[in-house]
Amino acid sequence: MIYTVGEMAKKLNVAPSTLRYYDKEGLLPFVERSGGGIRMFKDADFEYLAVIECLKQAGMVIKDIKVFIDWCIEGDSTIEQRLNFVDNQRRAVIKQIEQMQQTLKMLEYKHWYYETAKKAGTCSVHSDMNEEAVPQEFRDVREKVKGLPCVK
Amino acid sequence: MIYTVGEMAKKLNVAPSTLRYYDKEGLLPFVERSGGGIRMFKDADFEYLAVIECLKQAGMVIKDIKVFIDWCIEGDSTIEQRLNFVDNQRRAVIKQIEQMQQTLKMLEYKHWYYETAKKAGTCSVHSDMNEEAVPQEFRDVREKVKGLPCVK
DNA sequence: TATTGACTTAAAGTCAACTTCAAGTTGTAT
DNA sequence: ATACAACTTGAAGTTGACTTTAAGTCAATA
Repeated sequence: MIYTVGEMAKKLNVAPSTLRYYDKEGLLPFVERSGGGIRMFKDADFEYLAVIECLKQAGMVIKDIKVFIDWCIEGDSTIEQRLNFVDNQRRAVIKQIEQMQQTLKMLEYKHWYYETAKKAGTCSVHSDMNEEAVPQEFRDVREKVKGLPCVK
Repeated sequence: MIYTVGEMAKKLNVAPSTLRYYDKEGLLPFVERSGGGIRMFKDADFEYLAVIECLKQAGMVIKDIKVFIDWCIEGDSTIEQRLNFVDNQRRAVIKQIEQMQQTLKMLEYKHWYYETAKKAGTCSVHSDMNEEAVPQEFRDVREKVKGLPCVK
């Protein structure tokens, strides 16, 4: 099965211009062209672009992705670099997940905070709430944001 | 304890210009000034900025953070909006964590891929590797990237 | 074969989030 | 009192990741 840039873009739920941009930046050296110069995406390219999407969403910038692809093209002489690269990326993602989980904890606290405030009709229920009324899992977060100006 | 913009920036490990930018964008309405106009950050502002950092790293844009802060200032009449906002944000973060875990899985596969290739001195060990030699946890990822042009 | 919608490129435009610059002010240390 | 590092502002510049525009080409259909 062969797809034009528009068809592949629809499959990936991105704008066609995004794929053209990736191509221009050297991220798609494997995409072949028709005699008239039209890009012909294959099914494997869908998975390939999904991997790129994955790396991007992990916080990798396009230039770094290009570096990695260039190493892949260069062949076995760059295995060490690629191992290194993947390792750094892996560590960065682990760190990011940890941070995200911190953020989630805070948002869950805030969720409880505003649910409670909503029931009471005012945020001031929280200022004279005794420790026991605060669910166990929120006590440490609450302690941290206690002194904040307003955005608890 | 009181800090200047430079001192607080150092504590937060950001550039002073970043804090001035946040201030200009309305993210720091609680930071007071000296008679001469110099920002005076307090200890509570450190926690406050840490929360902002958290929201930012969760993918929230500065304008949205400002909207939230403005709601906080407005008071109890905006509790419902804030609950809604926090809830959406929470859902988005959960989704992001799930995606990150997918990415991590892929990077762990690649880590194994290049470790193995390094030992063998070539990536071609993978093309004629039988299923049993692939660790259980990598088999599904491997299947997905099997047909990829080069960047497996 | 003519039309038409989707493709092509290069170049310019946009947006968020900063950063840098220029010109001037503050406040501490000698 | 004077120097000097760090502060202030507004405005312009930068970077990354696209998006839009303009001018033209391709290829499937009537």
